This record gives sequence, C-alpha cells and structure tokens, in this order.
Amino acid sequence: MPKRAVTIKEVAERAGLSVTTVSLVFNGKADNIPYATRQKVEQAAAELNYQPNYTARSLVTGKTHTIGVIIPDISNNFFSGMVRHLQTELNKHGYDIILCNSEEQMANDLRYIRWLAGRKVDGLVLILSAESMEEENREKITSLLKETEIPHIFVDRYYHGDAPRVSVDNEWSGRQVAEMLIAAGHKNIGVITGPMCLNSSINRLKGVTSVLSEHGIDLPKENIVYGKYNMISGKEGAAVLLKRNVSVIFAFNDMQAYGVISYLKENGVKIPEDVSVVGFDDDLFSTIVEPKLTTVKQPIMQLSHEICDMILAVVDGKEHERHVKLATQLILRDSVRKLI
Amino acid sequence: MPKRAVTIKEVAERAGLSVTTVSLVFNGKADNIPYATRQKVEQAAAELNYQPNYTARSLVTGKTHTIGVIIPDISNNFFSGMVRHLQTELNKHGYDIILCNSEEQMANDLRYIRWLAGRKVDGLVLILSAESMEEENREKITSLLKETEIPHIFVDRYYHGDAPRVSVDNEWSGRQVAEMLIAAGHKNIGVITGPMCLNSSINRLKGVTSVLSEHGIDLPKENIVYGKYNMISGKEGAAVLLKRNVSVIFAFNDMQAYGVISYLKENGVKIPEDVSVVGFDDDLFSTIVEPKLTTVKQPIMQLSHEICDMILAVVDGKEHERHVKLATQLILRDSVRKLI
DNA sequence: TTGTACGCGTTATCAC
DNA sequence: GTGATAACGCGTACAA
Repeated sequence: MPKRAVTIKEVAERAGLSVTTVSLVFNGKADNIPYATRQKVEQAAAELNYQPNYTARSLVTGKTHTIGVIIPDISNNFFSGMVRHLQTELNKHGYDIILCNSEEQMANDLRYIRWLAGRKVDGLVLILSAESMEEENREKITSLLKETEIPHIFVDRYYHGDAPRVSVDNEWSGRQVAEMLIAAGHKNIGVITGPMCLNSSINRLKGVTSVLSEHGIDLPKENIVYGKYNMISGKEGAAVLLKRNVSVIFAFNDMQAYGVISYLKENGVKIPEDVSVVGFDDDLFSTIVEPKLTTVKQPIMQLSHEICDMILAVVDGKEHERHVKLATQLILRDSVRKLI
Repeated sequence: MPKRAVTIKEVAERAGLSVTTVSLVFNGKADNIPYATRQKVEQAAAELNYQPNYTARSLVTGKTHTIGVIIPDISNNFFSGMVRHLQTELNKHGYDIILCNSEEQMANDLRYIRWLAGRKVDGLVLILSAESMEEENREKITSLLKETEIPHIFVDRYYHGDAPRVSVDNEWSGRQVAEMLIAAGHKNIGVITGPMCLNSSINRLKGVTSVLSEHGIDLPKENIVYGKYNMISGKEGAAVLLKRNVSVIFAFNDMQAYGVISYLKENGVKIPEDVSVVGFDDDLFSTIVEPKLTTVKQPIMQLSHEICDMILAVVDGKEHERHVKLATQLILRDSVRKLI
C-alpha cells in the first residue's frame, strides 16, 4: 500500500463539501445532487488523483468484488484458456480473481478454501483436484464449504447432487465419437480414460459403451485402460491396447492422445493406416501434430461465459440454472481411418 | 462475504478476555502471555470457528498481502507456467495474486494498473503488452506507475533503465544458438524475430549477429523477418526465408517454429534434411512435434523463484539485485542438420 | 440538498 | 500481563 493515499476526506475538504456528498457522487447515487456540486467533486478528485480505497469500502459494504478460483494447474491449456476468458469477463463486471493452483492435491484444495474464506472472497469457482473428487473425500470438502458459507460453483468436475455447476455434456460427447467411429467401420475400439472419480471420464465412457451396445458391439474390459489425463498415460495405454489389436484408440484427452501418437510412431505403427486415434479437448497442438488429430472441441469461451454468469448469480443470490451442460463439437481431422 | 462472520470480539467474550489479548495471541506477539491464557484463546477460537477478517486487518496494517500480476495472456504456455509457480511460491509467504490479462493491449495495462492501485495490492509483477513496451508509450506507463507509487518489477519485458527486473539472458542465448549453428556448418541463416520493441527479440538478434560477424559470416537484411510471437508469423516467415535458400531458420519462439515446421511440411520441404529449424522456449510440444525441436529452454521455475524473491524484497523495501538475468539452456534435438 | 455521527473488524497505543 | 480506546477509510441512516 502506498504510504500516503488520498482519502475521501481530503477530496471533500478540497471541494468545500461534506464527505457524504462526495461519497454519494462516487457511488452513482447522485441523483439529487446538483450538477455544479458534482462537478466540484469530480474536479477535486481529479486534482488530488483520488483513488477510492477498496479495502475500506469492502469492510463496510461486506463485498470484496473478488472471486477465488481454485484449479489443479494453470499451466494446463484447458484451465488456462478458461481462466483467461473468465478473468476478462468478470473484470467487465467489476470483479477480480485470486488464482490458486491445487497441484491436484486435496490438502491444497482445503487449505485454499480456508484461505480464501479469510480473504472474504464473494464467491468461489472450483475445479478441485481429482483426489478431492473421490467419493470418500467428498464429505471433507462439502462440510468445509458449508462451514465457510461462501457461495460457490463447481466447474468441469462435480459431485452428484444439487450444487451449482457448469460442465460439458460428456456423455453426449462420448456418444458422438462412438457413432462416428462405428460409421467409419471400427469395431474393435480401445479406450484410455482419465481418473474415474471425474464425471468427465465416467460420462464419456458411459456414452461410448451405450452407443456400442446399441449397435451390438462389445467393448471388452481389456479394451479399457484406466489412466490419467497426461501423456505418459497415453503411452502406457497405447502399449496395452496395441496388444489387443484395436483399430482405433479413443484417448479421453489430447495430452493422452499425443502420448498415444508418440508411442505408435516409435513402434512403427502408422496412423491412421494401422491404428486410428481420437482425442478430447482440441488443444492448440492438435492441428500441428501429425497426423492432425480428430478430437472433441471444448467450448472454452462459452464455458467461461456461463461460469461468469452463474457465479455472479450465485453471489447475488439471484435465480439461475443449477446445472449448465454445454455441447461440444466433434472436429474431424486426419487421425481416423475410414474402414468402409 | 458470509452474512455473519465470527468476530474477534466474540472470541474474546467467549474466552473471558479482552480483544487486545486475543489479538496479540493471533499475531504471534504473545511472548508475555501465559500459556494458560493462550490456550483459552485457541480453544474459544476453535469452538467458534473464528477466521480473522483480512479486509479489516488490511485496513489498519496497510498491507493486503496481495500481488497484482499483469500478463498479456495466461493461455500462453510460457506465462502460465511462470504464473503457476509464482503463485505457489508467493502463497508460501502468505501472499496471493490477482491475475489480469492485458490481451496485449496498452489500454488494458493502464486500466489494470489503476485498478490494482485501488485494490491496494502490495506489489505489481509486470509483463506488459508489446504495445506498452514501444518507446513512444513508455512515458504513459512509467508516469502512471510513479503516480500510483506501487512497488513493482518488470519480468521478461522491460524498459532500459534502473527499474527492477527479472529476465533471461537473451543475448547470450542468441549467441549459443548461432555458435551451435556455425559449428554445424550453417552459413546461410534465416531469422524470424518477435516484436522489436521487446528486449527478448532485440537481444536474441544482437547475440546472433555478433557471433556471425565474429565468424566473418554475413546476415543479410533479407534474411531477417520481423514478426510476432505466434504461429502465423512462423508460417509467413518461412515463406519468405525459403526463397532466400537458407539452410536453417531460427524462430525466436516455439510457436513460430511450429508455424515454420507446418509450412515447410506443407511445401514438401524436409526437416532437417532440406532446412533446419530452431525454436525458443522449450514448450511442451517441442518434444512431440516431428522432428523433435531443437530449442532454447527458458528456466521457468527459476524465473518464478527469482520473481518471487525480488517482488517481496521490493515490497518490503529490502536491498536486492536490481537486474536479475538468468541463463538458458540449449536443448539439442532432431531439427538441426549437421552440414559438416 | 447537504452535513453529523456511527459502525464495519482489526491492530496499535498507552495506561493500569 | 491485560484492558480501554483510538485509529484505518469509507458508506449510510438520520437529522437539518
């Protein structure tokens, strides 16, 4: 904090008015104040270069106009893209964000929730660690959230229940991919999931299996590799699935898909001639990798927009949809071979 | 803000003590307070689930323990990696960060600096837009900074002068690349720069030209393409340099390099057989792209560490190095051909 | 239309 | 060792 900030009192003195009047002008409640007076205030403020002290203001209004954002890791492209647009949108509404990276650890989630409660943030946007999303840990998180009483919404990852949330329609997305694959003649399909405590993995898988069974196609357990959302997992999954002679590998995120591609190339497997690959996210690099990756595009801007709307509604105690589920877009590129 | 927060007053009543005593205990100034009393306080606080109100505390202490971070765009991997570690480090010291994306626009830089001044952040970490770094705009930024009196440091991009800053040794890095290239027998070298108002571009180029002239090698003006740090620029640069028959293209960041690679492949130019490529940053994808990209690794964790140290020193008014310049690391992979 | 007085939750100063 | 009391800067009834 600068040592000597200009206070509203000084502005008032300079303008030859009371603090009340000046305050009213600054808060847009100057309907009953003559134009001349208002101008005096503006001028005095400009001359002194007055900046209202938000800390003091927050203390009396009880609002900090700050949203806490807890995410696993901002260096993940999906999260950083989201945070970027969210920050810009929230700023338009006069809010700013305090960013916290949990590094996928529940201990950090808990720590940051408490921390942000002390910071008196008006609301919380939560993408908690996979660890926190495990059913056995649910109680720890929800009870803390209830205790702190901070309005909050879940994004992308959520618990079953009524809590407000914004996500993508993962089951539908899984269905889209499966249908495209079947239409292309694929029957022996391999899947690499993310952590199965995340609804993204659960529902993408559900979508895939539904469609397959609707078409009378079997998805043997051995064709499902349970992994994590990273490259290593993609490589490991590819190693397993290659032995299963699958004609296509559906990785549940693009990082995994890159791992798959690397592994296949290293082992002389041609894509898509020998094995096809599908990803999820539509990361920037998916247009650069060879072959260009067929994947599912997450509507990041729209997500950010919905998150912004919802958290503000929750903070203001307004009516709002409790569960927003957004459509994704299947992006057809060059990594899937048509067998028929 | 939760409607009814537990105040220190209630804790004091519960413990049968004065507010002063309770406050002393919470602030670690309880040297002269008997253990029994301290325990009473702790217990009362625990029972009531007391959380100190930072807003109120800030008002009287004049410190918010918050650092404002202004960057062009968090969805850029270099910035997001930096912010991630910076946030984690600062948190260890009891600070949090307010994140602002300027979207590479000076108007936003100015707006956010004012904004954060009102938020009374203790310090500012600045990676300003390229626009703000242009010499003609320098005055606008620096005068505002002086006016607000917020302690601040520049990161990666800076003005000439005394202001505290953390960056990488770009000239030295440029030299490393040029020497490696010459050792590999390259003589007709093409370069794609970033915005020439950024020291990163200026100094990388300076490093390259120095080494070349030391070796009596010419770098014709036509072999230098002035671009931006993105993929499009890489493609455009590649188109130009291809006509110059260069044996290698040194792109000043990895995104450009990806653009170069795309363009070359699209035009049937083999890498590195026909043309070699070098990047800068060591983005994650550089190990996945084909061929694997030879590039210069930015020491992101170390950068974050230095930024953390410096901003805290500046905030506390402590002695510190004014200009920290970190070494980079040349990562040799598969995109450069040895001609000799 | 404008001014007075009080409270927001804390910490800091000075008595006791 | 502990406890009143006064700030910190601002918003807002209430009074004038």
